Amino acid sequence: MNLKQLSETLGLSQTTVSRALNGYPEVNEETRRRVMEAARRHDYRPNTRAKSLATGRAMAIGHVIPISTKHEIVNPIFADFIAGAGETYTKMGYDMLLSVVPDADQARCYREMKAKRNVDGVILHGPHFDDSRIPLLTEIGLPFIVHGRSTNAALPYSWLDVNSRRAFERATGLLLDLGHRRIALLNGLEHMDFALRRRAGYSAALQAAGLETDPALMRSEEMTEGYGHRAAMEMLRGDAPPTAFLTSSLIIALGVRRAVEELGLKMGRDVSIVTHDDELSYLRNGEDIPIYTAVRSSVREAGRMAAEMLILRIADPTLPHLDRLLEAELTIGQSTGPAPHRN
Amino acid sequence: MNLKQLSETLGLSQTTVSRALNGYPEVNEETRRRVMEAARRHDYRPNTRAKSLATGRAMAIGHVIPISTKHEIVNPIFADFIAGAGETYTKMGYDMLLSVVPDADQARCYREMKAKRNVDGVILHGPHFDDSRIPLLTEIGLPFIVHGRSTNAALPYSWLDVNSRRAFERATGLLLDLGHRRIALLNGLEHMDFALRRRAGYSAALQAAGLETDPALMRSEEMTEGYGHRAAMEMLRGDAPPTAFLTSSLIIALGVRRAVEELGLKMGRDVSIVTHDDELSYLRNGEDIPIYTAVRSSVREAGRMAAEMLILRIADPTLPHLDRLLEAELTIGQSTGPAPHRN
DNA sequence: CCCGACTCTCAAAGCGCTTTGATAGCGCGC
DNA sequence: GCGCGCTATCAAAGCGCTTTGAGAGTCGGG
Repeated sequence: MNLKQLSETLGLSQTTVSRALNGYPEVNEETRRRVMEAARRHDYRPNTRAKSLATGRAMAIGHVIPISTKHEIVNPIFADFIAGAGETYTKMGYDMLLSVVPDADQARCYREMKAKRNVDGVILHGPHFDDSRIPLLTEIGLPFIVHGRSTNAALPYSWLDVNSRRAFERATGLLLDLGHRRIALLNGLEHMDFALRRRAGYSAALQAAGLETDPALMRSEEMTEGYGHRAAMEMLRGDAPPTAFLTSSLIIALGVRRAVEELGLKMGRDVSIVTHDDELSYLRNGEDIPIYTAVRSSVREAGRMAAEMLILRIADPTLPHLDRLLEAELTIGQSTGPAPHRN
Repeated sequence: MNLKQLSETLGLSQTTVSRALNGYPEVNEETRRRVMEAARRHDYRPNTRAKSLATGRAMAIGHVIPISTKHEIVNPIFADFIAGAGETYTKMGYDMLLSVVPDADQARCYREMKAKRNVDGVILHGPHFDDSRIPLLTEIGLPFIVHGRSTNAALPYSWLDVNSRRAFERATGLLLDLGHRRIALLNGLEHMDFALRRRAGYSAALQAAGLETDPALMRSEEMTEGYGHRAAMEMLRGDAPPTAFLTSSLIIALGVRRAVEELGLKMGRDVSIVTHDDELSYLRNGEDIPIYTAVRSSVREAGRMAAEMLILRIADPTLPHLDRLLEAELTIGQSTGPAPHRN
């Protein structure tokens, strides 16, 4: 059933029917009622393609999901972020368009989205310290909002981020308070902006306590379980092993724990772990009581909020840039305890 | 730049330019070259909305992602499945449309996709034993392919699935060969078709060995780490604890392992674990040597193949139904060993 | 009784593409 | 020299919607 057919069955013009359905005031309330009723009965939905051709608005948001060509890894937070954003889109009548592309093709992908006009805006994931996508999107005039920040960006832009620096400063502080002095940092890749901020927080806390950062205790890699395991193994077997680990994701922490146990040590007694936790729905940090002490921030909620901010910007692109900084929550789990005494 | 402008700069009609770009034969090769060149230079891309309005084909595939309202869980395999499917879509010039909807709204969502004409087909995820979405999609005439199967479906449909039954039969057989007699099954929710097949495989292997299935050793829940931990704890602390666990996902296995270690037992010696492994990119079963003995099947690859099959069906909906059964691969890791002797 | 204001409805243009049906130009055979 | 069959191109219609600009009808004030 299309608009023409619907208007014919009603004996009205397409104009009137369209206006009635879209809530224009110049339609008699009785007429509107009839139209609405008929639309419902025939299960009429306007053809999106025709509608967006006519209005010039795609009513869709794009997400470009880069696949790191090196490791073929899909960022595990996508599923939850997208679930959150998707809730907002559904509520606001937007569609979500996903493009899975190799790292290197991202720029082309954004250009195409703009030229093909099938999205009204995009959400930019995983920004780097110096991210070329921000000037690109600004230049081509595609509204966007960044999930995270890009410290080195020359231009203003809209973003939503977690206060990573503060979170890691507090996490480090907690470990220091527990008496730990050799605290390892298993970070994500440090071209990622969040990783730099986390390291800054970690360093600042150490420095405030009068401690030097030790390069031997700092790693930066793609965040996998294997990385956590490997790094922890090496460090714990070394000459001056750390008594605590700070990890940038729950998945890394899983690997650290496996190493700890393989070495016959006990988590929370011999080795403490604090992790960043994105509260992914399928990988919960314990059910009632948290397993790992963690700085937590819900990626799902971030998705919801980022989507709202983007839709706002699309509605009025002349608006000043929006930003929003979320604070992570520090929760104590079973993975931390006082630093073991030297013997 | 749109078609009209492009054709004007070339001094040709829109018809000719359109034909040249779309590879129609009735265009002079020299003209085509000129057109292609100009299109490239001006970075021309046809407006998707206009194109699909004119052709009647959306050039997009829909994925409906249901959110279990009870647990708010996003199926963790989505990210990888979608990454795989997305590769195919990009290659074939299709877009991917995602809809995140509460469980209960799925039917409405499919109806809308059809009525709004913004997808040419959909991929159906996580089919139940008796799945109402299959008759629904058949009735409304939206081409689809099921990732998995639905045993109780009355109508023929196209699908791509892993041979879960065989996989779990072999896994159980392996444990039996190692001397295990009390083998627990931590399955997914058993309205899911795959879970029923896995249980059937497990039961068949036990029966073939002359063993009874023990309801006390069988669980069926949403597949989380906490579930694995809780179930393993209860069973291992029980009167007649199992010596081996068969789990339906790596995430469950993670929980089982945690329980095993908390009880001071050693995985692979005191307790064996075999798991199904979907080879998710961010949760690898070890890097070089697998940690868990597993029946493996790549969800990413399944995504690629399912997308190809769907596009084939869309191209010719009169084609007989396609199906494809993948065999899982059994890999031995460090989580299995001979059954411990009774003492 | 007429005119202006207001309400409701409509026909038609336009969004950017594809596709149909028509046409101009050209070489070739008879 | 004419018609035929090609080849290469074009104008225009149509996809299903929104939106503009106009028109029909009603009502009240002067």
